[in-house]
Amino acid sequence: MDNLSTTEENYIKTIYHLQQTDSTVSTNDVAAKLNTKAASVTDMLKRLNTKQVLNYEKYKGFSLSNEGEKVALGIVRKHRLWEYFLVEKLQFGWDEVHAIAEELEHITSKLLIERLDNFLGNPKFDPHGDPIPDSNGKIQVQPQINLVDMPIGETAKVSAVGSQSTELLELLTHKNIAIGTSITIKKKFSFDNSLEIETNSGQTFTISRELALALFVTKKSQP
Amino acid sequence: MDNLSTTEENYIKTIYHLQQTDSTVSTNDVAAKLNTKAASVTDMLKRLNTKQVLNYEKYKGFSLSNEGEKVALGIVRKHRLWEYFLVEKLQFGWDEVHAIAEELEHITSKLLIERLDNFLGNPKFDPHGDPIPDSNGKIQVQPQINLVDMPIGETAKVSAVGSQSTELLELLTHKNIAIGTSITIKKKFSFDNSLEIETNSGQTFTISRELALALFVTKKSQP
DNA sequence: TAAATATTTTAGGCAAATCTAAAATATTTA
DNA sequence: TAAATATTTTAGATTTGCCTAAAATATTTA
Repeated sequence: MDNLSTTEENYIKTIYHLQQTDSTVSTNDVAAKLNTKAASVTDMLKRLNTKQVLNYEKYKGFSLSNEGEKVALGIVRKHRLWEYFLVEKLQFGWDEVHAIAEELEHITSKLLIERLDNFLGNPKFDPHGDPIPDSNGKIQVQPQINLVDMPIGETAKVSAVGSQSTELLELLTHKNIAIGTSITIKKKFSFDNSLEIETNSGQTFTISRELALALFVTKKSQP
Repeated sequence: MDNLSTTEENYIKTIYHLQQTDSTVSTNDVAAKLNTKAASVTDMLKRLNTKQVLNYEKYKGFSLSNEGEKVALGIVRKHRLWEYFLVEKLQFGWDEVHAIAEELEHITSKLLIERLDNFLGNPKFDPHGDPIPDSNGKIQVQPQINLVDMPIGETAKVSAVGSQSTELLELLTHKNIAIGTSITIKKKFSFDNSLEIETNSGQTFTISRELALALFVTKKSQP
């Protein structure tokens, strides 16, 4: 399935991402994500169903077919490689790259993306810490946990953030926390659920529960 | 004028390129270049006219407005910068990059293209030797002449080729001629209009009139 | 210059992607 | 479980971009 419009690709990608978090995905969910109306989504679901990338039964629900998932992973791969390029080579901040990558991810050349991958040194994770699927669609799964679920005394590396807002970036920059920063949990305060942490740069300070909820960590493994 | 679709941009770019060579541009010319029909072109001319990028009078003709020319130069800038990127950073051959750049040239971010320009070292000419407009749309004009018009004894640098066909590339590769190669005219044979030339690598050989017609040179200046 | 030819435009239609309003179906709750 | 509510789908329009066939205008040539 290769003859897909940019719009069709965007629907497939959106459904893919929604499926990752929610167990079931509704017409309304898709409409909300894409800033469109439920009726438009229904139209598209029917088109994607005939194109075999979706299993769809009216009024019953829908999910990506294997083919559809492959398409989605291809788009995600392109998106994340371009994000990596923008941050590593063009000095963009990680909070600036999403919109640009949304456009670049629809460039069709297969050869281009393989050459880009090589040029970038075959990165496994994008600037937000999200894994980059390989050319076969395989994703290197990281056992990620939320910072609030880390036991006292343990150390882990920040591997992803729960939001990509400028506000969060501002706070993290100020606290000197980035993807790759090692964090050790020193104390948990039950009064306000704040956490005292120590980073690999030696600083010790407390962070709010809100901030901790936005941080995901891995015990070992990747950058 | 910023809210232009990819299709509209392609029409503007095509009209721009046709205007560069032909003194007048016809509806049929545009249709031929874009592989479409004259009626479709007329539809688009009317749209572009209301969008102020075109001066159009029915049955009389049309040309880009100042605004339209600015748009065209912006697209050409993006196209050539991306071609430069593909050849210099991703190891593509100059005959492979056109189709990919046709897609990349429609990515909208202004900041992206300025950062890309810096990343590439602000190149002034693309891999085919064509000038890259600056961010204000200014083109560095090279006084280019055709190789057949060079007088005997003079030396100049290959700055552009008249075609981007794979066949031409094959021949040039075999003869060791590339953008930047210095060529001195040694002799002209009136029998078949072939030329004996010497290149900066010291080789001396003859080339056909057909090949000479495909080569453009500059006396001094740029790479 | 008038007729023949070529070019351009209009008229009317089609497909993709979207919308609003109304109808059909599912789910919730009293 | 039946009524109320929420969700999803259909029906019918709209816009963009393209098409064919026919009409209008320009250009060429006899």
